[in-house]
Amino acid sequence: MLGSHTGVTAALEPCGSTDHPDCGIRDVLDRIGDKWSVLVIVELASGVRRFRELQRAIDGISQRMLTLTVRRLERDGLLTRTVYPTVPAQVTYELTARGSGLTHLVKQLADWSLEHKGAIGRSRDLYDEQNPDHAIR
Amino acid sequence: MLGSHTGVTAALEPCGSTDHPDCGIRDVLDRIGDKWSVLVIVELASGVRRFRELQRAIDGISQRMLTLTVRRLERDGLLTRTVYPTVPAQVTYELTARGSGLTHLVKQLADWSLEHKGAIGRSRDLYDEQNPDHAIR
DNA sequence: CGGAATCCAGCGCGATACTG
DNA sequence: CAGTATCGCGCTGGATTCCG
Repeated sequence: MLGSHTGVTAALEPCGSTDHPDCGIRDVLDRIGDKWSVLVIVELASGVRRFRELQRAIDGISQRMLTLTVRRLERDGLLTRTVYPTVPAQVTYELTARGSGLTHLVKQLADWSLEHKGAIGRSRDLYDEQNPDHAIR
Repeated sequence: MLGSHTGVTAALEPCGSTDHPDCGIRDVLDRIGDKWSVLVIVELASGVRRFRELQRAIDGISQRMLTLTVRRLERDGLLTRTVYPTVPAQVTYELTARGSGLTHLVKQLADWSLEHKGAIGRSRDLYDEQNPDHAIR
């Protein structure tokens, strides 16, 4: 685990080279790198959800941001939006197969995060302690 | 592949619940979700680099953002900064073991991205075509 | 070369109010 | 319930200038 491979695959090769503005990574990060997308995806990983269910589950999200977030995820084909023309309108959201695939990757990121959370926190404290000058964030 | 597991692990469980502001994911995303960190990590995955080498390799990055980015990555213990007190100052950056671990995850994201890039693009075009009204981005 | 400091534009996102 | 519309602030990040 220590001597992990530093090899880079084709997906990363042309990254940032002069001819390529960036590698494909930015596409994913622009989608899941924002404040809420991942939380929506994670919540939907547990099953179908309605709008208010999502909003209640994802603590702190405004209805505006939830609207925008699910809209973008739908546009990218990561989830499906289903409208039932009932009396009070009812809309459900569900991950597509593509979205579920992303869930798998997100899970790995979450695992990695939890694994290193403590060590990273200690690194930060140590850094801030040794560099009292630049209080970067 | 269709009936992919929707199971969520411990890392994702308490995500966004009322008692937990978020799951650990935000920590990683706050680091790699920004505009440049991933590109720096990817470039360093190929080996040790100097400041200007990074700047030239990562097309479009300003020296300000490169400084801030490597600073934060260093603070999190994802890379090491080495200063050689030569005549014109010389500084090199190198991934730590922890940083290399992240590289592995980033690689998977990049692979996933390339794999679905085409399909996602088509999804977007279709969506925009069917919803000429809201031109969300 | 490798930064630090300053100024400034964009827009991400929150708060609030209104609609079908 | 599930949105849409408007306003405004804060933070990210770009451009420029100066320093050791």
